[in-house]
Amino acid sequence: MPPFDLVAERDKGESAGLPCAQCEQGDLAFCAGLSSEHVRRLVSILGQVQVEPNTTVFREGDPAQHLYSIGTGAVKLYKLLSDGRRQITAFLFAGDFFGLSMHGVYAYTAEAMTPVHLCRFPRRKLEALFDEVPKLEKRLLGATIHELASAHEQMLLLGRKTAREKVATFLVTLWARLVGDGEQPAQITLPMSRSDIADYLGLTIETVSRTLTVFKREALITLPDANHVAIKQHDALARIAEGS
Amino acid sequence: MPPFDLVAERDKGESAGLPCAQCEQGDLAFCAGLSSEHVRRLVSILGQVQVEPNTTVFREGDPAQHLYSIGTGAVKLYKLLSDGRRQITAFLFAGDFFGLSMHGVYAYTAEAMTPVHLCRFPRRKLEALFDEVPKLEKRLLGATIHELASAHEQMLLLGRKTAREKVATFLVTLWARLVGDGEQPAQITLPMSRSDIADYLGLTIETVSRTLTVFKREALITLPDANHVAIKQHDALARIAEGS
DNA sequence: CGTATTATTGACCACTCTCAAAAAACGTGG
DNA sequence: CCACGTTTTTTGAGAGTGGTCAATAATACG
Repeated sequence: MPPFDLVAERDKGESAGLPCAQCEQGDLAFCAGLSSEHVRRLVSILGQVQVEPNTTVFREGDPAQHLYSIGTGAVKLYKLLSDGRRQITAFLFAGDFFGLSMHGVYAYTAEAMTPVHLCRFPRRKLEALFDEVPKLEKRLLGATIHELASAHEQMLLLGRKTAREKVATFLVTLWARLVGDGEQPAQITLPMSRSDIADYLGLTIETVSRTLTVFKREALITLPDANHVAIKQHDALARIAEGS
Repeated sequence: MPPFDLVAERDKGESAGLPCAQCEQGDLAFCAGLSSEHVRRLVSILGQVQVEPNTTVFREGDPAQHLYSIGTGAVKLYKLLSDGRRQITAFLFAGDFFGLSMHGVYAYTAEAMTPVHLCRFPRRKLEALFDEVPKLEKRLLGATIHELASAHEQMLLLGRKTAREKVATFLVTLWARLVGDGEQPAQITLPMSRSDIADYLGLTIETVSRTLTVFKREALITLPDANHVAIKQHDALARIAEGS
């Protein structure tokens, strides 16, 4: 796990063309729907960062100097107990952002699961920009409220769902997140390991594996290989996920 | 559980003096640290609401028309599964607020645990006020980020802590929240039932009760009665809470 | 192709849940 | 103020879901 400082940083917007040009985001990203002038302002303060899989972007407790927006790739956020027990609090994908914090210190660790392209906003400069472009702050508030709602949903899962319900919820939710607009791919690629799934659902890898096997036996899903899932009976899975 | 419409609503700020005058909040509340002009603007849009214990303020799925700030009392937020399983996502106290939502619909139910005094801000008017007083929006963003951090902490608890660690965490955290500034009361009053504690920690009432009994036997706490706890060995409890 | 890592499967066990009963606390009306 | 019924909490016994430990299988990687 190379230290963060070693990751490559591309040229800023000043010198190159707008980096957003090749940014494949639709209305997902931070800059979506902003006037080109506002986008220019944003670009002038952001840095672009390429992160390799299994690289830590920042650690819980680090001084929170940046806000990150995911251009491409998948990121996990997690917290640890002193004896190593881990809770993954979120899997994030293109268009999501992370790194908000109170008290100037990150409350969780962020780690890339795939090759990740990040836009990095210096906290101070971003806050200064808020005063000029209030729309930005509104967007950030909206996104944070959305994250909070996801967190509540996850608390319900962790506290009150069975292993079977947890795994079904995971599959259905990930499916909904990865299958963007209307397209219905035959299968989805899991960017995370069984260990990650277990730590996200409050289970062990054995229970996750066993439950997936059960779903396969029940013909609810197929597992072409460990990192690919095809959902065969979405409605049935969704019913299991809701506990009915 | 009387419908929400029947709760009493006091006079608005216009007619009476500033309701904040008798509001006992320090720098906790929404209005803390604002200029008196800004407070006046806030007061002009807020309604004050008195809610009896066990009254539902709003339900998950209701149109989200108001943001609430707690003046006095204690509130619980929760989500339900269709078969009645419940996860309490937060216990809130004086100075906290709730009712933020995406998509115009509340994501959880809010219910008073004690007599509660609320300030109620109409969402539309509050948003209009944000454009004039950006400080308000910043404050709301800060508070939401704080809530999100609490949610992450609770996910770690729900997913990865043992019953013993959960109850210890609950006691230490509640103690820290209720014992505000320096004062060290001999005991704290639990505004919530064992059932509430269980649904907050992802346990059953039996396990909560048994664990409290064990802590009592170990002389970590005393239980004068069911609703009062005195923490006798805070450090030991805190160590248990952290899982070491 | 051999090694290391990850995922699956199996046997057993324990933590917490379930079901049940007793005890305590609370509320109500006489 | 006390007797009564109701609700909440505590305690007990037994069971089950998911965890632990261990071995095998599959995959990734050099």
